[in-house]
Amino acid sequence: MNLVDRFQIPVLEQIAIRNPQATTLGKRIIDGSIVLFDDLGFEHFTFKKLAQVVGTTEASVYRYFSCKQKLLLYLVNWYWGRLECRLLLEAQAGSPKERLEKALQILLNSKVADLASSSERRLQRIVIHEAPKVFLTKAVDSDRQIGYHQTYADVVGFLANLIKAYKPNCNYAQMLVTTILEGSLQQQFFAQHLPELTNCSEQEDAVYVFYSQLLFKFLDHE
Amino acid sequence: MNLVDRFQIPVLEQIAIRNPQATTLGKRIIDGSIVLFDDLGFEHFTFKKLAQVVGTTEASVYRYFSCKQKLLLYLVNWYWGRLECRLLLEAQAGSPKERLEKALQILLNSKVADLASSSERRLQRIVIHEAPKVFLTKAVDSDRQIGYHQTYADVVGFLANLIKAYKPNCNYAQMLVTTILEGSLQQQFFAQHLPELTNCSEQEDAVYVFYSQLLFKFLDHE
DNA sequence: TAGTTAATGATAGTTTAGCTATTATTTTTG
DNA sequence: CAAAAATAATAGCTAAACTATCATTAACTA
Repeated sequence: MNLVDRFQIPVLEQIAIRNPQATTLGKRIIDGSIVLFDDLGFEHFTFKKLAQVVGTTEASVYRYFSCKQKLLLYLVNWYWGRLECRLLLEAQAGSPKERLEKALQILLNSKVADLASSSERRLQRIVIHEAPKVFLTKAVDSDRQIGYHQTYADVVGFLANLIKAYKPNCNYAQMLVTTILEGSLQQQFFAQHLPELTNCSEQEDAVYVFYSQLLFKFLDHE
Repeated sequence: MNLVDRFQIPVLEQIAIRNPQATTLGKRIIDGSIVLFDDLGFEHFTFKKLAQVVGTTEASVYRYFSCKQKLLLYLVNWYWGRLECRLLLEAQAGSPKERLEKALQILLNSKVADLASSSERRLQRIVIHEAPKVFLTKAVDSDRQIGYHQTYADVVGFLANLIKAYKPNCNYAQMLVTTILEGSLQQQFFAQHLPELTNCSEQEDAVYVFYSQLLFKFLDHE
């Protein structure tokens, strides 16, 4: 059983032409794309190669996604959707501070590596390597209109609200959240590929330690 | 007189096939590429279109840069090289804290907008929109070997040293620097295109205020 | 069960980006 | 002024990114 099957995350309809979670071919396309995006990177990924991996034709892939940008967007949205689910489930009880701490743990995925499936690790790598490319585009403004980035905005909003519940006077909740979210992904990339730009090796939970310190020092002082 | 002429920043030789700063065609290619990357974005930018703008042929552009990725890398490296120059000139005097504060001002370019030329503003936008794409690539490891990201690493190293001069026991200097550097660029992107993800509008110096607070609260407490 | 609809496979073709090669014509330089 | 280097002009090649057509198979419907 695959990732998208195990966790039925609602992903915005309009991203795909046809819902890939509804058919076996659709699911194979998603599964194959996770492997292929991870192995080849966004630039070298093509629908032709994907079709070969999946055992179908290029034309059939195009019946689910209009282009590889949309397919990547689908995967990234699924990732944020799943994160949002976990946050809603696990970071709803306790004091504001406890909820914030719990959210940080989920976010900075300390110890998720253990139970993570191969697909899950692949998807995480895809998000680390490719996620910025879904909004660093000339189409970002119209994409935003359509709602393509809503799931991510929801995650940011949820976390910003946790911050405001803890410190109602904080005027920088969104900036704090995106700085930590994007920063933690980037630090993981640096740890693997540009180690001189970070202080964390791949193994340690330096990312968690650093960003939780950063957050709470900012919120707790003055 | 153009940007690259006014500020002769040493950019790694190997990035270009032929040094574009040494010939008039080379300079026109650089100038044209700044306009075109800004107008079209990396994805829609092509050497053919650039040749038209510059008034030359596609083949001639290829004699300077092997592909558009390298050309972008050249521009981005020029940007970081110039930032490093400014840091070396302006953030060398005073106490560690004063130098760090001065560096932050330069970095988060409060008030640079005034004296900035059209090219300078365009280059800034290019860095904001496209810079992550130069390292978010499958070629990042070999690129690093060659030294393509050295200039950026130097800037990060310089700032990390400022932090360590101020707080010798800080174990997160690099992470702090990249979090602020990358974060500040991203917040500017969000301010313009995804405002729900940030607290700063385009005009204000919220970026400066937020990140200097973040830095000094982290360093000064406990 | 037959008949209609929808999804997929198989194949072909178009356009354009990305890149290389060739030769002629300038421009630069020793 | 001659040799070398740079550029222009032109052509062409490969592969990505689609689009179109039609046959086939699966699915659902009367």
